[in-house]
Amino acid sequence: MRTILYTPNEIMIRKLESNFPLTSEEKQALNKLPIQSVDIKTNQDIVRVGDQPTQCCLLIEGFSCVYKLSLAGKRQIMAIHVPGDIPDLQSLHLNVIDINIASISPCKIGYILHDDVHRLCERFPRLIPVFWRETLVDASIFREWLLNIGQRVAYARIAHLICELVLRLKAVGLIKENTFEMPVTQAELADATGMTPVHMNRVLQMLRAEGLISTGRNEMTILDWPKLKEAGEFDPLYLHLEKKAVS
Amino acid sequence: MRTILYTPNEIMIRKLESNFPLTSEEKQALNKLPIQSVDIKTNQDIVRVGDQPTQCCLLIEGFSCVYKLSLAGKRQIMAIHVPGDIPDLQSLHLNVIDINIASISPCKIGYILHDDVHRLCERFPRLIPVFWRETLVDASIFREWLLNIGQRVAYARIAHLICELVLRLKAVGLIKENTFEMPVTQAELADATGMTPVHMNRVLQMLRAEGLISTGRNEMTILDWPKLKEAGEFDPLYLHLEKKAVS
DNA sequence: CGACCGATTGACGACCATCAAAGGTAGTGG
DNA sequence: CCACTACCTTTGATGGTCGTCAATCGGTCG
Repeated sequence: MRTILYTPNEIMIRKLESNFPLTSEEKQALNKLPIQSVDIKTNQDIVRVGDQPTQCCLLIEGFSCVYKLSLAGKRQIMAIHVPGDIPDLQSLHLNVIDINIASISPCKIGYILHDDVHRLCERFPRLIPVFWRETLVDASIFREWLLNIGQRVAYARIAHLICELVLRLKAVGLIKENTFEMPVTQAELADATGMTPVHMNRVLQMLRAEGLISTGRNEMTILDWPKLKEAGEFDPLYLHLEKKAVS
Repeated sequence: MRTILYTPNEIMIRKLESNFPLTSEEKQALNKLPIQSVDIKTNQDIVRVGDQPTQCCLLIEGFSCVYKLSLAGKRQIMAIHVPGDIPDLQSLHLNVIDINIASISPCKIGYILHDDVHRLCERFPRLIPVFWRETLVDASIFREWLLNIGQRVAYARIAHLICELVLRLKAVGLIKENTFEMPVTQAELADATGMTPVHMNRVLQMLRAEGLISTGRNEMTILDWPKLKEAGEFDPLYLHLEKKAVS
């Protein structure tokens, strides 16, 4: 299991055009965006509630997540990022960050200055909707997670989460076969679906017992995609992917 | 309980500037936006999954909500709108609607053509971040709801939801006293918090028994705001309101 | 006055949380 | 190379929160 690697600008463009076609002119413009990349260890906070950053961060390699803590100390993960995502793109126009972003595997992060984005969008106004759309798709995913956590039983919740991850990884070309890198612990999956690690473990066992998936350390294999989609009531419309990316 | 009324453009501007200050020039520009208003009965779908609208809708009077249905037929409400909200602003840049929007009280809706928005933003580019920010705040609210539904017990969930509604109504000047119009049924509150109407009823009784709120038909009174905030673990940062609006 | 909708109540059970402990696996250092 | 440690996964037992089903009550409207 080797993750396919791209340059920072490549992976960003790849992600952006998985949601909407870009002209070659737009891609050239995006290639000019300065991105400074940094390596991050597992379980490091990258952005914190209350920050007022002057830059965005692009996930280049690895997995990260958005989370918030309740006052009671419970953690809700609201998104799991795959390479190409820009988790705090919102900070372009909201002054104060209201979430935490943390790595959940070793990561490579690219920092993009707000000023650089603004300058680029001034020169190439066609890029504004491109970035805007990115934040809109994020919001759409939050909504689907609300449906998932609010209305589905644990079994369906996990199946749905896995389906989403698979499609988003495929969209940026990081899955070819049915096996993919998945360095997300059961505790993290539990926090992402609003359940406890113990119960997550039990439901994953059910998914394996019924032959829908199999798990190795740091990887997962989809054994029965149709049944997994059915179990998760999965309809990819909300991801707003280009047709070719949707299986 | 009379709701204070504004013209369509007034309420829109009022809402926009509750999140970020607008210059008088920007307000003048926004006043030029053509808005065609329509009356809607209770429980009518305004927008449906799969629609490809060429307009946005602005809520002028009344309450509406965003919801999705699971294949099992369960409904998750993901947002409750107050006047000034533009629930499908996302359709400006996402071609296909992935949610349903429905009235939950008699409403007045204003239709705004996408083309009019685009033209206005071309003439007044300063307005682009204004609308963009609006969609970013919506996303922030979805995230907080994820935390709410995923990690808090029923009692705190409802308290949180009520706190949010109060602040958002205050932000557009629709609450002066502690009593406000609240034509949301317990079944709808239940769907918004991922619980059943029966349990919603019981938890509301607890809130009343402890003197935090009282409810009349179509209205609600906050009896103990500090305790309600505490019960809901409520921190208004995520609403990104201007300071003056946060109590 | 009857129909309808929403609020309320009761009994029962399931899903999932909690607590506690043991088993595996990877990484570290002697 | 092996012991030691840390982290993750797995298992068991128990209980609580909340869902389900059903019926009743109360207010509104035609």
